Amino acid sequence: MANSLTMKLEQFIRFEQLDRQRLDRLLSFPTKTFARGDVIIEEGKEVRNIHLLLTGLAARAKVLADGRRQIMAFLVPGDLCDVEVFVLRAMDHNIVAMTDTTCVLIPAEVIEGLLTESSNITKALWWGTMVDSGILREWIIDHGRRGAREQIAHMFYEMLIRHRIVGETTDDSFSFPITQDDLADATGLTPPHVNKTLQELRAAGLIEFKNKVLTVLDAQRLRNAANYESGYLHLNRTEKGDHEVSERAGDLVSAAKQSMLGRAVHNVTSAIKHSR
Amino acid sequence: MANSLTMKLEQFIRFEQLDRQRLDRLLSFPTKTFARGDVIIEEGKEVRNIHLLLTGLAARAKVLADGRRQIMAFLVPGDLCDVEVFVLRAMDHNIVAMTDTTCVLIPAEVIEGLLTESSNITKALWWGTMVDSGILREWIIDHGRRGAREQIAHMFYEMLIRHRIVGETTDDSFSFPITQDDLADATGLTPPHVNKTLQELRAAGLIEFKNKVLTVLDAQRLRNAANYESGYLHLNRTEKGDHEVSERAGDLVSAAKQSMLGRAVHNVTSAIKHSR
DNA sequence: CGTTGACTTGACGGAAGTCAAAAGGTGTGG
DNA sequence: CCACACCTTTTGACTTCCGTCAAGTCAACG
Repeated sequence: MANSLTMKLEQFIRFEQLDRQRLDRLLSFPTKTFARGDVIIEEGKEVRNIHLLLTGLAARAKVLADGRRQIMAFLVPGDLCDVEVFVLRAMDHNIVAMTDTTCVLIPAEVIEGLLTESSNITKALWWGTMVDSGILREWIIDHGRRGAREQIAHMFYEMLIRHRIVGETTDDSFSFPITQDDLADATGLTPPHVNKTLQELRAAGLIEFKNKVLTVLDAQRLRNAANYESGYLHLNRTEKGDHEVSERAGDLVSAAKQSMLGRAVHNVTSAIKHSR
Repeated sequence: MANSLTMKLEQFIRFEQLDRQRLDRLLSFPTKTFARGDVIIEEGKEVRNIHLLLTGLAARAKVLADGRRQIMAFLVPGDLCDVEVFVLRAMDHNIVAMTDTTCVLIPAEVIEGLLTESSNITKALWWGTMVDSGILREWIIDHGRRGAREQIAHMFYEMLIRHRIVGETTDDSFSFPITQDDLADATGLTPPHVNKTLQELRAAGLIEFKNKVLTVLDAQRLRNAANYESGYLHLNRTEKGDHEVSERAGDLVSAAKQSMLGRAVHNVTSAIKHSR
């Protein structure tokens, strides 16, 4: 399996071979698997290892005293779960597994070492957190000023792009293992209304969503339905041409597969897959 | 005038005299004033100076193609407007003045110098951006899972705390110079509904809000009405009225870590310098 | 004054919530 | 291989919160 962290960061800056090796080395740290519903990192917990999501889907979520739940972000392969650890005393929200997931647990010192060794990696990681903030702001717009259809379309389109970046799509189709209840918690809507809205999107021929697989049938029209405005993801290298993203992503996949570490990780993850 | 940046950051860590002087020196850079409605920093613009808000109130906002506007954050004295400049090519949103404001324009190199000189300041600034993310996430909860009254109460309570931190309150009363239209754009509601909700809050004896001054009459009950859960502001030292948190910011990161971080930031910032 | 910007009010409509209950899937055990 | 349990999805009737679109008030100000 490719190093999706590298693929993601290379949307910002093209690494030299040495930096790429440094990033590959991260994947050799012990992994931990979680089942759907597991809390990967708990609110209030003090974390020592940085969690890098390798496979699956996770979410940042918070549950209010009366049981209402809000998902505030999705984490896809290549995303770091808890960079705040360097500075903050504790997590202010939970990271939960939306499906079976795998994380690499990287000791904080190792990341710190990276930061001192490579200014490009430092900048790239910093870029990652800035992009995360941009996504949070965009979600606020979603919740505040977009209707249900627009909002769900926007979320789907964003997930499409983010999955493309890390090479997790085939023909605008990707694994998106969430229930409609989860989607309701992410959008701030209710499950029945999510259901109706999904049916509208399906009827409009924009998407297909079954068996936990989301297929975007017409990316351009989905983008329009979402009133999507690119820019907040700060994909320096490309974005507008959605196709460009996927092409490049494909290159990176094959490149990464050639590295020994890449293949080692591939072994691990496929073993996990088969053990289900 | 007090240095509100210092006051804010000291919620995280207690500075030595030298660091405090370093921060004070920032205030001697040229200031710029803006009138209500002015765009302080424009979306897409490449910024060279870091804007530190000294007086007034500003907001992060985005306007959609059809005119809908969403405010995604408020900036109070002591807040930095554009730390993303170090990494990102351009702003992905506007900073607008909600009232007459004053900013100090600090050359990016000066901030970079600070980062290399003082690891405590580095950590504190980093903390600031992490807190900003926490606030964004909390706003998503506001929009997604809180009703109008709850949401406005929450926003008011948060603003109360943030103004207290920088010494901008007297008896839970502070200047909050926004119109109900602005409030609507921040909450995702409509002006008439904001109006009705405000009247409810007033009738309940929770607040007073006139002449651009917000007075919290009963902080505890406002807090309850908001279903406020502390923690996301990460006020290590105190959150008056909240449960005290042990003061141990210094323990968070070891001395070794500090120098590592310092060097890391030095790397990245000098790299940025040269890439310009 | 008259104009402007902000706040207030009300009638009406519509998008989304609530609360069931039924209908599909899927996996497990008998 | 069926049967049952369990989870998800779907459906529908009914409610409510909030939006829409005015019109109207008020205070500040030129």
